[in-house]
Amino acid sequence: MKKLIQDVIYEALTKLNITYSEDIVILEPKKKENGDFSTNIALKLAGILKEDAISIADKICQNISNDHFSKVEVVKPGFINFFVSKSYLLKNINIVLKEGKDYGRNNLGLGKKYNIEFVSANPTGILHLGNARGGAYGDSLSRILRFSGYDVTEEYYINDAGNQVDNLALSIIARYKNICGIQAEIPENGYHGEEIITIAKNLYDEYSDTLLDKDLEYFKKIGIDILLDKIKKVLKEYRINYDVYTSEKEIYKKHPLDKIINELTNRGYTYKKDGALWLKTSELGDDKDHVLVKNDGSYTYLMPDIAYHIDKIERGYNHLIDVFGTDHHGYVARLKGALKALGYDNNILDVKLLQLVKLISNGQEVKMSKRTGKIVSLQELMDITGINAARYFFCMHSLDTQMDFDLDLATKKSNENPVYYVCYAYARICSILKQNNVIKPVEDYHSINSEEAYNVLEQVYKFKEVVLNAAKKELPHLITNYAYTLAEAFHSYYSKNRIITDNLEETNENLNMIQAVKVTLLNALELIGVIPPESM
RNA sequence: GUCUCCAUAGCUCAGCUGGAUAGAGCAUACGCCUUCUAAGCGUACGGUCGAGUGUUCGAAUCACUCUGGGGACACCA
Repeated sequence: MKKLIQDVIYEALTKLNITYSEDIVILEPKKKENGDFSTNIALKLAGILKEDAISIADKICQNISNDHFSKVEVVKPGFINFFVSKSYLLKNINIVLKEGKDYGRNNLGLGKKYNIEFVSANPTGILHLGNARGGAYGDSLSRILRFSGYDVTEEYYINDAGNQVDNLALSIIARYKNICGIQAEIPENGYHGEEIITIAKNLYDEYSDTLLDKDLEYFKKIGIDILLDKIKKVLKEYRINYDVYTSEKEIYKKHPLDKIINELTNRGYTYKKDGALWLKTSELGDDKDHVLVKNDGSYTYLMPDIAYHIDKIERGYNHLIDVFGTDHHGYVARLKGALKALGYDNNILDVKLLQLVKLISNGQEVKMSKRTGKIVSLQELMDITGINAARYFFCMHSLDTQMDFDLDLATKKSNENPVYYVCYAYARICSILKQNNVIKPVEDYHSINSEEAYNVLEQVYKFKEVVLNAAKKELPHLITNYAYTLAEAFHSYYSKNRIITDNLEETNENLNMIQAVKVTLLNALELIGVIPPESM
């Protein structure tokens, strides 16, 4: 619709012999009396043409004719307001019903290949609330982009090499030895979680103490396999289905790190100092240089990550999105710098930083400690609040709010939790439709005329714009807010109007309408991974 | 110290192409169930948009400065 209005205005401007090079801005006024859409074009032109804004607006207005609007008006100080006609909204009901699961789709991303990497937690423990937030964001964004025509790959990067997994193996060994009655300490950077003890215990139950002579690699493999498997299961339950899992080990094979180092050196971006090899990231947009090869000859974490991103670029994506915790923000300039050094356009990579989640219980912040292994896991969260609530909750806020997660509130399962509000609207619709399963198609709608009904239809209509906007800005929470607004409009309509009446024709029209609301609500919730129940 | 995110109602947050009288939910107070699910609807109360300066027809929104908070500044990942 916005595009249509822009076209209509361009047409009017052409007729008036006015040239305007910038984009015509179409606004959605907060106040209903200011129309469904609005433009400030006359105000902008007033400055350029040195003419009164109202009279410019009048002239434009006179050259607009379009049957999509019931009214186009000029208002001080020079806005032109567009009112979408009611008949258009009514016609939209049948469009929704016809398109069904596809209603709201657009082709903004046609021909664009995107890779979205998120969560990518090390297989050294269980998933925590930060992963839950990143997961909800990454997956919802993927769904929105797919709905907008993008070719999206959802990817998980497995750090199955390096120090972290060594420490994992050492931690398991220490626990295992303890169970066998041998004194052993968890290494300094080891893992203290409950799940490590469980792994050791299971090993003992199955093999008794016969594994004491096994080497690090053995325990490493077992630890990674078990923990990664668990992570995958939890994420699947959380309704995330990855297209690709990429292993760090495999990346080493495909992209030998020494080759990358040679390339960087040939391009003059490395130097030796204190026995280590440094990357001149300070010349590439970072504030300091970073080590690539330590003085003991081993690589820093930056090396495999560079290789990994080269791999993604070479797979032919137009755009890479990484979702990280804000604690990794220093890493962004380094990685981008390295890509630039290798001759890639580093704008291909967009890193989304999510602010950390603060856990609240009894009105107090719960400090999460990796040391004691006392964290609230994604699994626990889903058990407590349900998957719908968890996904909805994380998709309510933009990524850069340092959101509080109130465990008590989430546990309550009360109406304070907005997911129930939205689901309730859906359940109400289903309930009515179940009782009246014969719905006949309607050619022309005549009997829908309440104000509340048109509020609902306006929201249904706006879904397309909302999806487009959410995809463009890569903000899933716009969908969440929308679902709430649609539910609100429906609840309001429901409480003031009878859907099933003595009049068969009227009832049938109403049923078509709420069926359209059902489709729209379901499509919206699908985009954020929420599956509303048919009855509550 | 450097980098980065944040600051909007008592609380949690929207407000992201600069627009019209800054919005929701929760909390508080008061109404509404003989009728399709009251997990609902409605009314009221509630704001110096952290402070200041600038940009312009117009700033919560953009720029700069300051204040206060989160996070990051490893030859850990």
